[in-house]
Order: sequence, then C-alpha cells, then structure tokens
Amino acid sequence: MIEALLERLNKFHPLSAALTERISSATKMVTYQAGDYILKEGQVCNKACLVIKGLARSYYINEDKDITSRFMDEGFIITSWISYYTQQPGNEFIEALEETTLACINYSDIQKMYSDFPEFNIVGRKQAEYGFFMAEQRTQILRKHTAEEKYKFFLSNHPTLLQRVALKHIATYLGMNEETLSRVRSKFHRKKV
Amino acid sequence: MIEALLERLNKFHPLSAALTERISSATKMVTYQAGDYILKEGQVCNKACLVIKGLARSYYINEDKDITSRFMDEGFIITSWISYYTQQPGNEFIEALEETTLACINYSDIQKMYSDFPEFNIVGRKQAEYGFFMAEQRTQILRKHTAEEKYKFFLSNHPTLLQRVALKHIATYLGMNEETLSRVRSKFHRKKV
DNA sequence: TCCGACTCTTGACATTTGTCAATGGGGCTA
DNA sequence: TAGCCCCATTGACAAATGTCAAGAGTCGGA
Repeated sequence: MIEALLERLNKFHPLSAALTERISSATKMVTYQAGDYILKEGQVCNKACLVIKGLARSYYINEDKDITSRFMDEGFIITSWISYYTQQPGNEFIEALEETTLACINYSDIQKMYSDFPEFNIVGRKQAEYGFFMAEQRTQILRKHTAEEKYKFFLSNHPTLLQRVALKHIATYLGMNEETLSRVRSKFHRKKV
Repeated sequence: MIEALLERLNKFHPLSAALTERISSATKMVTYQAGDYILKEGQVCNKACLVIKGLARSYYINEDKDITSRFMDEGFIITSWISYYTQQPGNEFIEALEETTLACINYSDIQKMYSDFPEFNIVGRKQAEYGFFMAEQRTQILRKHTAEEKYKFFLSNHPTLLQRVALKHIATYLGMNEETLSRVRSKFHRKKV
C-alpha cells in the first residue's frame, strides 16, 4: 500500500533509493471506520496522509453549524492545512465518511526529511503548489452567485462524489443550505428531462 | 529595492551568498501605473513578483462580470497561480490599482534556481504553503452566509484595504453585488454610532 | 469653469434563498 | 415486522439579495 504513496511522490520528483527507504520506514498505515475522527478541533494537525482508499471530509463549526471545507478521496492528501502549516491548534474536524485507509507521515518526520534530503523539498514544494491550485479552484466555485451555478460547477468538478456524500454536506460545502440544494437539484433534473 | 525581496525570502530560509547573487541578477524591477495590466487573460503567467510598493488586484470574467479574486499589496507575491503552476494560458487579469513597483523573476529563472540551488526549494515550498494558507482563509470568508458576516470578516482581515480599493471590487471579491455591499455598510455603520 | 465619466448610495420591486414544519422513504435493530 | 433514526424532499412564508433605475458627489480633462 505504501507503493501508492511512493508512486504519487515520485510523480512530483524522482526519489532516490535512500529517500525511498526513509519514507517507507516513516509511513504508518492507518484505517478508520466510517464516522471515525481523523482529527478533532483544537488539536494540532501533526501529520499528512495520502488517502489510499476511502473518503473523508473536513469541516468546521461556525455559529453552531457544521460547514464542510473539503472532500478528500483516493489520491488526495489529508491534512488540516492551516493547523499543519502553523503547528497551532486548528478549528477543523476531519471525519471518515467511508472505511478509509491512509498512509501517514508525522510532521516532525517530514521536517527531518526536508533537512536530511534537500531534494525532498522539491516534492514538498510541488505538493504545496498543487494544494494551492486546488484551493483556488474551490474559491472560484463560491464566488458564483446562484445556487444552480454552484451545483453545476460541483457536478463537473466532482462527478463521482455525488454518489458517495450526503447532500447536506455538499450543501454546506457550496455555502448554501440543504433545502436550497434540494430545490436546485429537482429543478435542474427536471430541465434535463 | 531588491533588498526587500531578499529579506522576504530570507525569512523563509537563510540564503547563501551564491544564491543571493543569483536572485539579485535574475530580479527585474518594474513599475506599473494605476490602470496598467500586469497580466492579461489568455497569457501564460511566466513570472512571480513581490510587491515592493503599491496595490494590484486579480480578477476574471464570469458571464460578462468582472470578479475580483485577490488583492495584493506591499509584501505580497503577485502571480496568477493556476496559470503559473500549469504554465498554460489562464483566465485571470492582474491590474495595478495604484502606481505599483514589483520585483519580478521569470518562471524559467525560478525553475533553474530550483535545480541549481536545492535549498531554494525550501523557499519555494514555504512560499507555496503560505499561499495555500491564505487561499484557505479566503475560502472560509465565502462560505459565510450573510453579506454582513462577509463584510465584517473582510474588515478584520484587511483593515487597510478599505481605504484603497473601490467598493465594487470588494463586493465581487466577497461574492455579492455592489448595492448589497453598500447597504450592508450603511446598516453596519449606523449600528456602530 | 463646465462637462463627462465614474463611484457610491438609495428606492422600488422581483427573485432567490433561508427558516420552520411536515412528510415519506430507506436502512438498521430489537 | 414494527419502531426508530436519519436523510431528502416539499410547502408556506420570511428574510436576504439581486436588478433596474435614479440621483448625488468627486475627479480630471477639455
């Protein structure tokens, strides 16, 4: 299973044998059941994990409401970015939505790899650039004005998630409430027929 | 003026003398007048620039509407991230709002520095992480439901920008229209008195 | 100085979205 | 199977926001 992680990192930059060995020994495989917490609010996010199999969502609480911030399925990196970056307690929860297997490396191990293997910074840089790229895309969805535009954008960007995620979570991800999403969907699908 | 750039990068990671020299020779200072375009839609963003003095905004066109995506003032890095990262033509315009002086390095020079000076990847990684962090914050504003919440969030995050930016641009940045922002402001300021 | 362009504000009204409440269906367990 | 919980949908109504139009203020150029 670690092969999936190595392959992913290799795509960013070819890994030397020594670095490959180091990554392999630092990586811990963890499996969460649907409903388990991978991270809770108030904790420092001290790891970064590749999703090998399964699906998770991150969310935060704003005025008693649960707001979904990201969905992370196979091939995505799970981390609570603000907390990971600052190493301060964050406001995000991360929850497994399905049985989810992760390949995880500790923050401190990652930092040691950065200093012991300078080329690992290339991998880290490219991963951060990619994450930034995705964050920009998420932001563009939310500046769209109507609920229908947002839903269409979601459909085209995440065609498979619709089947796997509760609609109420998609609604908060898109910055609208559950009923509005439901109405958009029924209107939208009537149109198509 | 290049000192400001070197100081900024030094904060991410101490730069060797050789790297400092290389950065200095690769950096070009450019000054734009208010209203000038730093980048246009359809161009590949082939540079990254530190704002030494001034203010710029990036925006894109969505259904004939001009949507502001970021404001970049002193100390911020200007680049059209998606286009820079993919090296494909992007959909963003970047426009100087005031007379703006930039310290710019070409994409290809940056890539050469990554390979010639491995430790420069540390700088690049930290810069990308920081950019990611900022993007997450921008996204959280937009998931707030009411216009007033968004405006208050903007005020607390960007207290100085209000004086320097046209309100219509702040409105599109917050995903609302100009009139709504105007009403929120008059209601909000009445409350405070 | 005057004019025009632009920005911001305000009003009236239409549309969209949120809120609250009720309903039905699916899946789970006793 | 019955009962329960959770999810999604729908209706009625309230609240927020968008649209269109008008007008006041500012600034710069002719």
